[in-house]
Amino acid sequence: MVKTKTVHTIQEVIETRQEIIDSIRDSLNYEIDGLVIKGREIDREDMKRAKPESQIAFKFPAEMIDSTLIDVEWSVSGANYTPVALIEPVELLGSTVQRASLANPDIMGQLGVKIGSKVMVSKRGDIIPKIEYVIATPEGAEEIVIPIKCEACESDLINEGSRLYCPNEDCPNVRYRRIVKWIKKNDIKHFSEKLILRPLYETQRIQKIADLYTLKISDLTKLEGVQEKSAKKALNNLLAVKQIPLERFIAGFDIEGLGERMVKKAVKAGFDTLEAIKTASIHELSQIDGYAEITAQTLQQGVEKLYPEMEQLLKTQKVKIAEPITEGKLKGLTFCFTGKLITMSRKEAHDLVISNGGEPKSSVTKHLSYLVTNSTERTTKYKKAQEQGTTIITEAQFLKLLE
DNA sequence: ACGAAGGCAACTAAGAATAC
DNA sequence: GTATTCTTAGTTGCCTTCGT
Repeated sequence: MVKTKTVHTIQEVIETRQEIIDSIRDSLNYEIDGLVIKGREIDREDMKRAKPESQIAFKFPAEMIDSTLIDVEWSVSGANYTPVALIEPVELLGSTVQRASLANPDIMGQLGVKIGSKVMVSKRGDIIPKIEYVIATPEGAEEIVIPIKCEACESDLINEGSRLYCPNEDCPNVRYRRIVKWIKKNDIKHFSEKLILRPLYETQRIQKIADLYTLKISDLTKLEGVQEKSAKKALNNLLAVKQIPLERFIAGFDIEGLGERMVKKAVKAGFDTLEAIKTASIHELSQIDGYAEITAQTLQQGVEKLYPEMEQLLKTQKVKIAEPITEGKLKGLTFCFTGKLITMSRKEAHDLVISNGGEPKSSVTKHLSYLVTNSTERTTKYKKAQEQGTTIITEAQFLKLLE
C-alpha cells in the first residue's frame, strides 16, 4: 500500500518531503525515489493523459546516477600521472558532476572502463564524485590509452600499477612542483600558478625556490593579465613570510612522502637544525619515534640532495629558519577541527594551535585530545570521536583553553 | 562582464611504522 | 606474521571576492 498524506500548503509539501528523506524512507521495505503530489478530486479526463496536469512528481536528490565516460584526462602533478574520468554531466546531490578521479592505473583497470562505458556515479561523503562501477560497455569501445613518455622530459614513464610516474629526478615538472609546493606550504597567497608561476618557470625566469626571491615587480607586470596591483600583492605576500620553522622549511622542498609532521618528529627528537639532519646517519635517524629505515633514508637523502638549493635560499637572507616553539598552553595536546568555525578560518585555527605549542591533526586518530566542532551533525569525524570517547568541544570551549 | 583564486566541505588510497 | 594506526597526498564543485 502506497503511503499518502493530505497537506494544505506548499510549505507542508516541502516539509513532508524532507521528513520522508530523513526518516520514513529507510523504514520502508521497498525503494522509492520521490513523491507524487496531486489534488484530492480525481479528474478522470486528466488521468487519461500521458502526463496528467493535476499531478506532479517531486523527486529526491539522487544518491547515485548513471552517466557515460566521454574520455580520460591524465592529470600531471610533479612526477605523477593520475587518470581522471570525464563524464557526461549529471545532477547529483545538488551539483553537476562531470569529473571523477580514477586514482591510478590499477583501479582504472579493475573498474574495466572504456571510452563510452555506462558508469554509475556516486559521491563519497556526499561531496567527492566517484565512479562506483561499470554498468555496460558498448561493443568495440575504445581502450583508454595510458601515456608512455613523460610530457616534460620524454623519459619512459614507470607504471607500478598503483602509481604511474616519471623516474627522472630532474624532470622539469618535478622542479616546477617544488616551487609550487614552497608557495603553498608557506601559504603565500595570490602567487597565481596560471598567471605567474607557470609563465615565469617556462620562460626560465625562475628555476629554483631561491629565484623567487630575486623577482621584481617588473618581472611580474611583463606577464599577460598581471598588472601592478596583483604584482605588488604577490611579492608582498612572498616577502611577508620570513621566519619558517625547520619542519616547514624542509617539507616545502617537496621530498616525496615527507610532510611537515614527519619532519617535526625529527626536530622534536633533537635534530633541530638543518645541519644536524644533514650530518646524521640513517641509523641515527631511524631511532626517532615514528621513523624506521625507509623514512630515515628519505629524509637524509632528500636533504643531502637538496642541500645546495636550501643553502642558496638561506643565502638570499629573505627567509630564516625559526626557533621551534616548545612551550604554550596547548603543549602536548592535539586538535582536529570539523565543520564551520565562527570566529576564524580553519587555517587560522591550525596556526593558533601551533603557536600555542599544540598540534593540529587532519583526522580523528586514537590519541587525539580534542575534536572541535560547533555542530552535532554526525559526520564521520564526529562518529569516530564518539565511538572512541574522544572529548568533543565547541569553538568557544577551544578558545577558553587559550585564556 | 569575465576569469582567477581562495576557502570550504568530507572522504579515500597507499604505504610506512608500530602494536599485538 | 598479521592487524591496526598514522601520514601523505589528492579528489570535485560551489560560492565569494577581487583584479583586469
